[in-house]
Amino acid sequence: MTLRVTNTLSGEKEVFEPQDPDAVTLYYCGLTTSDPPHLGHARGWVHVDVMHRWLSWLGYDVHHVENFTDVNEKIVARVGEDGDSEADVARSYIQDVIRDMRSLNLKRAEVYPRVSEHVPEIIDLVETLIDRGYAYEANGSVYFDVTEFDEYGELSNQTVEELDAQGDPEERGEKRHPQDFALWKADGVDPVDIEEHRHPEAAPAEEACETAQTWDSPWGEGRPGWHIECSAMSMTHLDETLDIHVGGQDLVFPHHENEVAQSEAATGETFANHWLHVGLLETKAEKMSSSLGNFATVEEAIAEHGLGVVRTFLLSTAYHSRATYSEETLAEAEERFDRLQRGYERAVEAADSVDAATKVADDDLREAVEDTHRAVPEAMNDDFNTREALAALLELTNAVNRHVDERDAYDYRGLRRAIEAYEEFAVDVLGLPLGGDGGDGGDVRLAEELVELVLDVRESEREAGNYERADELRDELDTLGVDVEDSDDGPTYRLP
RNA sequence: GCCAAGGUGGCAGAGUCCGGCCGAACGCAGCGGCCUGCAGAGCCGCCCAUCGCCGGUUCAAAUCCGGCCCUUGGCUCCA
Repeated sequence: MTLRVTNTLSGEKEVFEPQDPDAVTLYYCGLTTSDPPHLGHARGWVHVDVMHRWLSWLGYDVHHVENFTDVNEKIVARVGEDGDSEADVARSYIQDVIRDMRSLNLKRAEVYPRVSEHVPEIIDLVETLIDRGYAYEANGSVYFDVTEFDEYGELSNQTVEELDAQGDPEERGEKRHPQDFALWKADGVDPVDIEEHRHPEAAPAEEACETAQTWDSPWGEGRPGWHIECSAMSMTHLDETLDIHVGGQDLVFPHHENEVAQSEAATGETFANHWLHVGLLETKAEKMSSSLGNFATVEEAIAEHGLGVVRTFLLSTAYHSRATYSEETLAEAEERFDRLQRGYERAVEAADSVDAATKVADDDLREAVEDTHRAVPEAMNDDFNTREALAALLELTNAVNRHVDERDAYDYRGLRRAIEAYEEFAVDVLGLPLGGDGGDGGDVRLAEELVELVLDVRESEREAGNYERADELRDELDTLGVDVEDSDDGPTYRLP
């Protein structure tokens, strides 16, 4: 069984072939740390996380790198709000990103490089480009000359001529060609450049710009351009040729296009063999983005719905498709995740109960487990189709429910295998928290004891026929977020 | 305008690469039944799809080819 992935470069689904048969290099364009991370960012992270997990499952040693762009005009524009300098603001948002990544249960990348720590490598790369005739200096800035790179436009399917036709030729300024892009920018940040990104409560533009970082270079004081960092950092921490480069759909042009140009011009090697782009998260008919202000932050979403629901929501749409965020789609994800989790819990409880027998065999259940082992890898190998993988796990859930409902004695071995399938695929591959309580520890234990106490009281009321009082207690618990369900074996409950 | 990605049931969303297992998955919502003191959960069954439009290829098309319409994204702020 082979993994196939959709490559933006060819526009086709192709067989994935790493350079080293045992290892994979995976680079993900992380975000500019100038705003709180929102669910759109989480969508990218979670899908890359699942790619990482799946590649590991397939037996590859995964070398995964994700960058933070901590040098950028947009960050300078926030000075005064979340920090007193560009570096401060970046640090503050990097902290948020790390916090959110942890709460999303992401596998760690090998390295999270930052632009501010890679300026020497960036300068080296720019010098190489100048030496090789692909870049030129102008008034202390350095630009990439797109006419020198024949393949420019291949990733986004455009030609330099087409691009020129769209642009305003007067915008050229000190560049030789309108499509040329900055590798190095002379001096600090000009207040006019941050005006459009500033919030009303931010520091005056001039003051903010004074905190912008600059570095010495062969061309004088300056700052790295936006695109060069990813080339420099991926080469530093991985290799000149990446197996997989992932990023948001919105980065195809110009960011990724420019990465290809500057990297391949510098090394003469293919920059990335497989380009994967994550579709954008949209609300109604609009993408979710910091600049539009229509986003839900990762922190809020997890606080409100929980990790399992958020991940289920994000994985319920294949990574390459656009996804819709709304109350309804999130509510649906909640139902899907709850159903999965209940199925898992029922399987565990049945397997642990005294009614579990070693000599009972339910062929339907066992077949369903087999199907899961066939269907999930098939789905994941088909361009990381997480939606299909989830569907397969939901089918397993149906079989578990049927078995527990219909049988008096439980098929211990079948249940054991079902539990293992949940743990292998739902927990390990999709990263869903099926069993855990989220790690709250002692508080949960106390809460459990208190809920059980209330339920004991309620049972006495029920036995006495005081259903009105019993329902009141159940309603009270419900308003606290505790779901109570009665069954033949007594009440069960779930904490919020 | 140029480039790209899409248009599948009330919603959401797979399937399209490699045409037939698709009389279209999983799920949500809705309806009926079982279970239940009630509710929930669960189970069984049902309802809702001329797969954007038109034409072509084929024994056979959601899937391939051509044309058209529409939507969204990108076009140097963006995951």
